[in-house]
Amino acid sequence: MSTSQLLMDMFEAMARALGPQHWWPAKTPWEVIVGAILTQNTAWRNVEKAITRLEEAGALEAERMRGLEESTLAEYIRAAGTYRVKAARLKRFVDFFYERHRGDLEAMFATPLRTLRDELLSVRGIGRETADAILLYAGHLPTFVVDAYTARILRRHGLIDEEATYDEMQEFFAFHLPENVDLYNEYHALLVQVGKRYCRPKARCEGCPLESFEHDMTR
DNA sequence: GACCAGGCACATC
DNA sequence: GATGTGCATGGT
Repeated sequence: MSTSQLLMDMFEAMARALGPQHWWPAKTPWEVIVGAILTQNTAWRNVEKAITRLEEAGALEAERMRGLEESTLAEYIRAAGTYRVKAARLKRFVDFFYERHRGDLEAMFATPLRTLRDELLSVRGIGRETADAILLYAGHLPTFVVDAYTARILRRHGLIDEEATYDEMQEFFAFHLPENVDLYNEYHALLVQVGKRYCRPKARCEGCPLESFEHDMTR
């Protein structure tokens, strides 16, 4: 069987077992961006608290966030953890957004994908996963999001090298899957759910939708 | 009380 | 290039 077929079979198995994931859980593209930064190494539950706090403060909007003191912003997002670091990251992103794209989301996402990805990566505090999450879930641009769960699942199923880098894993999906935003969206969301529920470190694979696929849970 | 969560930057070797 | 560490809250 081809790797492409295998990846699609795995997708179908996860989709059947878990259903539609409805990512990204946000009302606006700007909220996606804020959430992408806040969720770095953080449980989504705590990100929701921070987002709610921002909303209550009327700060969940680029222009309003721009006018906030960094220390004030930090207090609003405290529940998301590493809050001083993240307040600085949000501020830097807002600056970039206005200086480079005049605060225009539509214009920003009209930038060619590779160019925009490089721009995002040049903002301190925006790494590969955050950049790709912004591009895919806020901009609806076809870039695959890789994360720790994705890496573990790919490794356990022997699909990639143990030491594959982020970019190598992303290229793996880009090479073997059709370039489709909706597919990328759902695929990543499903991998995260499977990772959380079944593919934890040292955990067994019982009940995992991917259990019937060749795997080695010791990895 | 340890461990983890939808990472990233920076120092050091 | 690889490895180690700080950031920090809140749930299990």
